[in-house]
Amino acid sequence: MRPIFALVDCNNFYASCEKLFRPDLKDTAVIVLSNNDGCVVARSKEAKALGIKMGIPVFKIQTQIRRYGIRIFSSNYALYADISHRVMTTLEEMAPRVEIYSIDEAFLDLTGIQSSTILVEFGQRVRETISQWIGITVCVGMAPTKTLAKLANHAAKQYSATKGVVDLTSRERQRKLLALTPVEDVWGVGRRLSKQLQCMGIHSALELADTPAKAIRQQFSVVLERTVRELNGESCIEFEQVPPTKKQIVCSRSFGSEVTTYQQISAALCEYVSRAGEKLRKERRQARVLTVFIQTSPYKENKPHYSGSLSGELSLPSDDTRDLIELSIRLLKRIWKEGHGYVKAGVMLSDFYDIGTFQSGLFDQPARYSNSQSLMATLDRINHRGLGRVFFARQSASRDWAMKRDYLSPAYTTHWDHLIKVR
DNA sequence: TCTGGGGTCCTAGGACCC
DNA sequence: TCTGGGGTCCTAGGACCC
Repeated sequence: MRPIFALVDCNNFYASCEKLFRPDLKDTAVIVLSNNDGCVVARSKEAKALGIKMGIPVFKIQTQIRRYGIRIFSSNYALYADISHRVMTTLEEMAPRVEIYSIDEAFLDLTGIQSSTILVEFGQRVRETISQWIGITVCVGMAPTKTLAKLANHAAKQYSATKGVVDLTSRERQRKLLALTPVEDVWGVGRRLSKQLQCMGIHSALELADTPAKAIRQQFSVVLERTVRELNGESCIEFEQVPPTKKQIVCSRSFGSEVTTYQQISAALCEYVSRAGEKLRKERRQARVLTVFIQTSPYKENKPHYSGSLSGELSLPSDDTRDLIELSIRLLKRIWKEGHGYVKAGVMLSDFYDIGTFQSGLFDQPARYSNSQSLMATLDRINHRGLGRVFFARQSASRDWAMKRDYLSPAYTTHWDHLIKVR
């Protein structure tokens, strides 16, 4: 049977979350900044209308912010994750199969629904329910492939006459919309590819769809070939209800200000390693390879840029933060260079195994800690419950490297002290 | 002054094997 | 003088996504 995908996507998600508990900001332009208050990562529709570009460093738009009274927020992931969870559980109540694709998007499997009227009615119902229950506006696009569903969603956002729902199951409607869509708006076509395609005279999504898939494969790769097939209604990207297991875990962050001492950077690094360890245990996996990296700013023209990174292997895969910290410090010592002002550091875990499945060699050392599983589980439980944080000694140096979050909103839905008060 | 973080997949090229 | 062919594995780098 021909599949039908629906893509549900929250409008201006982070900005909408910030407005949710602030009715006074209803018609105000709102932007949300990346970690460290660096770049613009979300804009309300009013901010978009003012021409604020996605990804622009905030210091470059200070004049507009002042002139138009744009309200700024630091990223508040506790809030966004909780609102996202509400949206996703609502979708799971409404549709048989849901693939959570990102914090603000999900694919629904609607295969089997033949009638366009029923599809559109369903889309409207999703929209109304989420708006009523959670207060977030979503758009819905429906089509026989994921790439076309993305396109349908895009159209639902762009054209108000659609009332936020577009059914793109008919071939004629597909071709009509493809002709109106610039090639760079196609899912899977980024800046580089769209430039190359334009050089070849391919400007619209329809022109890409009408290029023979074989030729695209020869000149580019199977990835773009799949996109071409998907644009023509041939589903190549499958529905994934269960998220695939992770292959790597990264924890990295820019510092609030330049870091120059080894003590600071090692404390920051241990903090990131601890977070990475938590994520690893949540996945119920153990890692054998760990990579550490430290960087100076690439934007400073008068100073030499330094970027050091080094990987190392544990003798046995581990999910014990003590093992991970020890290895990361060994690696850090080898890439640390005195005299630089560092702006970013991070750690990456890879080469994962299920707990206890690694085949160790005859001469390998046995695991170093016998209390590992129970200690880590206890640590995670305490830190998760928010009963006060427990951490390793190396993390405890002063946190003067911590990121900037000057415009943070309250954790309205996840912290008792931040709950909204109604008088 | 001030430029995010966390992922995935694919390809080319080198090392190595028989 | 003549110097193969086919395969795997690994890594770095590039491209994309949100």
